[in-house]
Amino acid sequence: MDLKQTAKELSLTSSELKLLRKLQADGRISNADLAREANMSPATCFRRTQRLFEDGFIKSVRAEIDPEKVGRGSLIFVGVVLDRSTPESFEAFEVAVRKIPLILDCHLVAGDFDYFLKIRVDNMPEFNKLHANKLIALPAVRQTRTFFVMKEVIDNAPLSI
Amino acid sequence: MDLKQTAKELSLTSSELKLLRKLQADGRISNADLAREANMSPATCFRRTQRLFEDGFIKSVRAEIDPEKVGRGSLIFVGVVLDRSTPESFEAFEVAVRKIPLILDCHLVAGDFDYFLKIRVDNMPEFNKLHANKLIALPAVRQTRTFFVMKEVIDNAPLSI
DNA sequence: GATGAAATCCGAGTCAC
DNA sequence: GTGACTCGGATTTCATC
Repeated sequence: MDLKQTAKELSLTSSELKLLRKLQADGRISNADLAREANMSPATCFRRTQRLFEDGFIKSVRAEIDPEKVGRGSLIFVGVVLDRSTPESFEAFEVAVRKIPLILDCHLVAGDFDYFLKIRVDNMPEFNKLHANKLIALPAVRQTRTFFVMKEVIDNAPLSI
Repeated sequence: MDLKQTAKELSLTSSELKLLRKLQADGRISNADLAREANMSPATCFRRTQRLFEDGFIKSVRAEIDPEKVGRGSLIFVGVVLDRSTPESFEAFEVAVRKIPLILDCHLVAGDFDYFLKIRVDNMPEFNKLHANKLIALPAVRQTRTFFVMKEVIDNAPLSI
């Protein structure tokens, strides 16, 4: 049962790990520089990097935008409890959640809540609007608990690999 | 008091927004392609993009690595309560937390917990080790509540801008 | 102060080995 | 996996507005 994952991980050589780390640190590094830093020829580097994309190790390369600078400076976590634990309720909730682009994370969890949400908005009034019109308005939602973030200590750290 | 932020946001023209969106969708797009898609000359595109970096709108460009493929397939949220609400306790906790690379998010929140953590590990035993040896071992921690993620619906969505 | 055309130079991507 | 080759793009300069 673990064979597939083991195989995948074994297929990562230390060179490939190096490429992953460097691309995670600077996704816009040129192939030439990447090759130099990883001690391989540009052609080899090019093919290996390409394979890391094709095999799904790298899902995408994204610019990380400063939330403060684009009106997303307020971070909020919300725990959600649904009123029925039916597959239909969960499905309906997830479908609705995917349509709200301000929701950055949505995870089904075990514990006191059914779902955990991570949300970025510009300010409190905007969150209140979202909360009142979108979140608690969903038919399946029984209650929510809101945790306003007062200080971001670590946000979205890169994977340590 | 809001003048600086207002000024910053006003300084984002619709062309610059377009650049931000496209670089967030594909951080490795070439300057030539970016210029074409944003309807500007390569030279202009180059200078504007450079300024988006210099002015801090783009904090970095990162490859997004598939957590499953590198042994970080288990996602866990942890609420933490400290035993004293002194500045020293908070500071000590934050210093310690920054040294644990498996912690992807750490935020000081208002509500039932003091801190919320988002953690990625390979499997349950690894989390138990982290929890026992690192988290509850910290002097200031009174209690933790763990939420295992059973299904990731949305993880780390790009900012909608 | 910003723009685009042109000019240079270097790297991406390919091929033969 | 390497080395070399070609073409196109990155980056600078400059004239212009």
